[in-house]
Amino acid sequence: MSQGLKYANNVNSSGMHAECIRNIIYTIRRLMQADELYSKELSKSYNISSTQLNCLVALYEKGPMPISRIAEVILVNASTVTGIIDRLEGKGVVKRSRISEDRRIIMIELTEKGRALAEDAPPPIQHKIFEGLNRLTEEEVDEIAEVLIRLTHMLDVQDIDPGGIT
Amino acid sequence: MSQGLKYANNVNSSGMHAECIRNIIYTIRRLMQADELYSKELSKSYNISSTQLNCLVALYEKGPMPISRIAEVILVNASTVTGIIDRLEGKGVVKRSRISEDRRIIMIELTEKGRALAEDAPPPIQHKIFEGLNRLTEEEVDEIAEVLIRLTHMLDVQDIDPGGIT
DNA sequence: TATATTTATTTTCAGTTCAAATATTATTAT
DNA sequence: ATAATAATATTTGAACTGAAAATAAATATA
Repeated sequence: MSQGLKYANNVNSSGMHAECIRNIIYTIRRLMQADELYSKELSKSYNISSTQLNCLVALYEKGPMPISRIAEVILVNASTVTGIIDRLEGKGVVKRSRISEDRRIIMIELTEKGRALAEDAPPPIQHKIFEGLNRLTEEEVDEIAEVLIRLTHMLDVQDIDPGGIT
Repeated sequence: MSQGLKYANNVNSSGMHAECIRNIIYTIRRLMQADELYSKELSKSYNISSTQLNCLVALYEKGPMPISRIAEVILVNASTVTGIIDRLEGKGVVKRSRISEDRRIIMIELTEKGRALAEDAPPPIQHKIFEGLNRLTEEEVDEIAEVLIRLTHMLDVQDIDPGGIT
């Protein structure tokens, strides 16, 4: 039995709000692209990417952390963080140190230069969203949160441990 | 005057629904990660990535298109599409041809194999969202759409030409 | 016609992403 | 204590991403 592009047909022919649904999907993609574009923009004007900045901010706000913790907080794979830290270390804004008893753990901390950069850094893209949301009422924010949660449920990602939220 | 991490302080100390806002930002990141993870999963089990599948579906639904049009439809940079098409061509599911009068234009069309794959392809991640949304009432869908539009406005991406929506 | 500009695609580049395989160090079981 | 297992970080590999530069072709201008 073919799984086929039945869904493609659905997309074309199903219920009356199909177009509205397509718009939603499209908007989600635009949300993702906005993040990428902003990252490129940051790289050009500030020589730091979006993820690198997220990482920097996380370290500034929460203090020194091992790679694995950073991965949880910024929600990327640990192997990705290794590369990010390599580049931040190359810029001299972060340093690795083995201060823990457990010598498997590499603690990442900001250097002086890193702290200075953090204190004079451009806002990460989240800030734009934050500013926008901050102007809304609590009810409106709740509504948005609910909608997004519903979307993640649809993608079966609702059970991820929310790392650095607390 | 330092732009600094004022926003970081804001994040920590501002209005009462700050945590809720953080949750929203976090959820958006999860939405994006879900897409990446699904893409890797597709690659493993079907040997086709998420973007490649989007491209395939677009060609199946809309017929042959030049690179630049595909870029608009799936909302990525044209140079990205070049790579995608390279890989799809490598799999033999797509072919380039210069059928247009204007010889700058490279028309991309599905091969027989490509059409067969499209007809028996796994659903792209959008389908999960589509199925989920399709179960909701029109009012609920409208509400979600409105929320997302509001988010894109916050990111100043509201003025992108909606390529393949029509 | 020759030159300049515009348009479509590709190449190059640097970065991000995750999974899987690989150390390295710790812990647990025998 | 030794061997097996687990945890932490890194390397490797393949793909995606967009900007900028390079090509190639078409069109406008002088």
